Amino acid sequence: MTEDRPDASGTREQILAVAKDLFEAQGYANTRISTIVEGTGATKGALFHYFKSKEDLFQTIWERLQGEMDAEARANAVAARSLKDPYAAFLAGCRTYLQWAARRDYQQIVLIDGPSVLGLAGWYEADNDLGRQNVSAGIRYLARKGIIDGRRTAALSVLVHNALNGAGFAMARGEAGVTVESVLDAFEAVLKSLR
Amino acid sequence: MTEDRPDASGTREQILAVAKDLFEAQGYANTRISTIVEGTGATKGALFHYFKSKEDLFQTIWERLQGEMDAEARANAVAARSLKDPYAAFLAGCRTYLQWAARRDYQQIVLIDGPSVLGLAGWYEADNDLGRQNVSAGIRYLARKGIIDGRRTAALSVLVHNALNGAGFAMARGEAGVTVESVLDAFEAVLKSLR
DNA sequence: GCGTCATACATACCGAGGGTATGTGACCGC
DNA sequence: GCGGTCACATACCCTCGGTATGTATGACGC
Repeated sequence: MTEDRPDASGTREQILAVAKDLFEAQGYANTRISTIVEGTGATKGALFHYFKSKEDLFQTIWERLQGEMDAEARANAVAARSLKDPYAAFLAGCRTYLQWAARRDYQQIVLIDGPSVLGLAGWYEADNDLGRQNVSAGIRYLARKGIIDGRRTAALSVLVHNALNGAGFAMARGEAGVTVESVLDAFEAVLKSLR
Repeated sequence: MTEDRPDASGTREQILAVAKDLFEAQGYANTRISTIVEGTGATKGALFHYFKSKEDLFQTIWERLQGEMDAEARANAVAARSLKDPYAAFLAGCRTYLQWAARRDYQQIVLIDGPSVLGLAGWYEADNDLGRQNVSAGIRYLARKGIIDGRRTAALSVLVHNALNGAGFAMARGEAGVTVESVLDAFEAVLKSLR
């Protein structure tokens, strides 16, 4: 997350775009560097000029995706905070996150290959200040409003965050009975009952 | 899941044992086949005699781990079913699963590398994802008892299963405020409120 | 008791693919 | 107009998963 998104037409940006498509479609391990550079017209030299390894390239894409999701979730959460009902604000944030978790690119890159490539520590470290923090902030917000027990925020944040992640997977697979609406419905029922 | 656990001292079993340790400690991608065979005293020929690829070896270990967890979860679920309180029975199953989700080997092999190596399809192959099946069975059990809304079982199963997975990770990291007890406490509070 | 065949490995080798070392043209400050 | 840096290109290396092949051992029919 150093300097991002320079001129979107440069070689570096092309590499990132092609690599992201391939990582999403075939997964990290099945994507060859030669295939990436073929898709850009450049050569391996260019790729290794901008990224010190395949892993570094992956991480850059990973961070960018997380950043985009984070920005959208934050924006929606702030917008919804003006609503009177605290639930509505929190649910708005969760809906945003859920929609991201249902995206193919987010699933394959962030949720599937992320932990494996970056390692448990790295994944958590980076994920901690993004998706997780959004959920955590929402939970603590509900606690401040006196809606849920303040002593349970840590555990609840973890439970809720991962529940949403997993729901994204299930939705994308078209698993029977699992849609954005049904998940949000169940999710809302659970939250509301916490009162 | 064809024939498992023959004589536990044979070459094949040795390979499985050493490979499991390495996969757990370093992850699938960072584990070299040469390192595995070095640890057994055998050669690559032996390994490829028993397993048709590194991926096949991994999958065998993956299935075995899942099988062990499943056996324990089933045993505990059956035992707890004699309890009068349906919640207690379900929570007993969840506790079992939570403890597995907090184990290093289960995390690295099943939860982290599993999706990446086996692919999204393989991972969610219904009869493979035993963790999911166990949670789902518990949820449907509660629905039959009229405790939760029967129309929400699918979505709830997904939410609960992944909530527990994530909690396992958080616990393993020693994250503040996240322990078996705190998680089960929060979890119980949520479940109870669903009545 | 001998040929046949399968099992259980060992050894040698191959090729793909990630990474590196090095070259080179363009531009830029001075 | 020259040294230096940037943005790549080319050629090469080396690890590592996988394969092809050899071989010792025991079972089994006859």
